[in-house]
Amino acid sequence: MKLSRHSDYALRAMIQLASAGDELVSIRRISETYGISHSHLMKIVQSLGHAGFIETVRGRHGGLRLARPAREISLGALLRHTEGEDGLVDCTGCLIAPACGLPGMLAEALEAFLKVLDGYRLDDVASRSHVLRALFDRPASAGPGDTPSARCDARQAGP
Amino acid sequence: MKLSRHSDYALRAMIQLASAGDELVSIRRISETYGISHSHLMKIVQSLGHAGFIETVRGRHGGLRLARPAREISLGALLRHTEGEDGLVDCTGCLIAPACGLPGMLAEALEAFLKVLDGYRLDDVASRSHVLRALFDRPASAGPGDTPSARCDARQAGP
DNA sequence: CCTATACATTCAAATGAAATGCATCTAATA
DNA sequence: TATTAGATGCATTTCATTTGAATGTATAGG
Repeated sequence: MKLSRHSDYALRAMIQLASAGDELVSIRRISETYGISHSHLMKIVQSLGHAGFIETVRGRHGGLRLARPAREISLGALLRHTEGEDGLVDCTGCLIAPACGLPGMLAEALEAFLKVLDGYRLDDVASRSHVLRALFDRPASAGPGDTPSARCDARQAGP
Repeated sequence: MKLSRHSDYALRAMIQLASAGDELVSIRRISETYGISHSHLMKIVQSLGHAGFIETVRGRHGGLRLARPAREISLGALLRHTEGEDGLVDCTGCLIAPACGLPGMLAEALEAFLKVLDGYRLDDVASRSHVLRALFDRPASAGPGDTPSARCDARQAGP
């Protein structure tokens, strides 16, 4: 069971925005911070905008900022949006669907999952906000044309 | 957020075995019940066997049966096995990993999810066991060479 | 104005994990 | 000993996700 990269990137973007306070941060900046696709992030950001989590500012010195204070944005609300609300299984066409109690149980479990995350806010994630701020402030790569030594693309969580 | 098909099929197989009591059911039978890949199901079944959820009997009238009564097998235990226990996100190489509290929160939420499912047993799934039994007893397709009218392969849960 | 920058939107292509199919082996029974 | 059924490994296919590229729209600065 894994969160989609969509959710992953949305979370990361929101964390960076939370860390930036009310300053605008560009999509490109965020994509370079994490070494992720600019295009993909753009779509995610757009979706976050439509959902009212962030404000987007076009034009020359445009960028993104949180629509509400980090303290008022729960991880549960965020994930409910990025993961969509369709069930964990698809029973379409399954022979035993009419007599199967599984979907209800899974829905209940999912709700418990989200309930825990409803209790955490965006600003709780930055356990050490100083460190976080410092990480964001240093540019992602040392300079233009330099080798991005610390790419951020793997996908596997150690124990 | 979706369960993998691996988990999905494992669950379905276990439900059919639970419904069969102590009778042996062949992998082919199960694959035909749900219209799913025989090969894939075989690997899933094998994994369930290694984990001690089912007993496999080779040879002519071989097949599968639950290793323990359905009442003693919880959905939580089953999913812990089929979904693996690595976290919901992979932070390898992520710039902010050292200052990010997210993994812990997600782990806590996942635990809450599984806790709910620990409270449900395999025999709870068959909310109407009579219906279920009837569904399993009728052959999946009307006859050899017949068109399997109700294939079970879609993947999308309606609202 | 006009240009550069940054978000908005759409479509096509690549990627990679999951699922499937096939071939071969081992075990058990009639 | 022939047939059935699970065990295992490898090659292939499928499909969703992700990425890339092209184009449009809005804003700031000269």
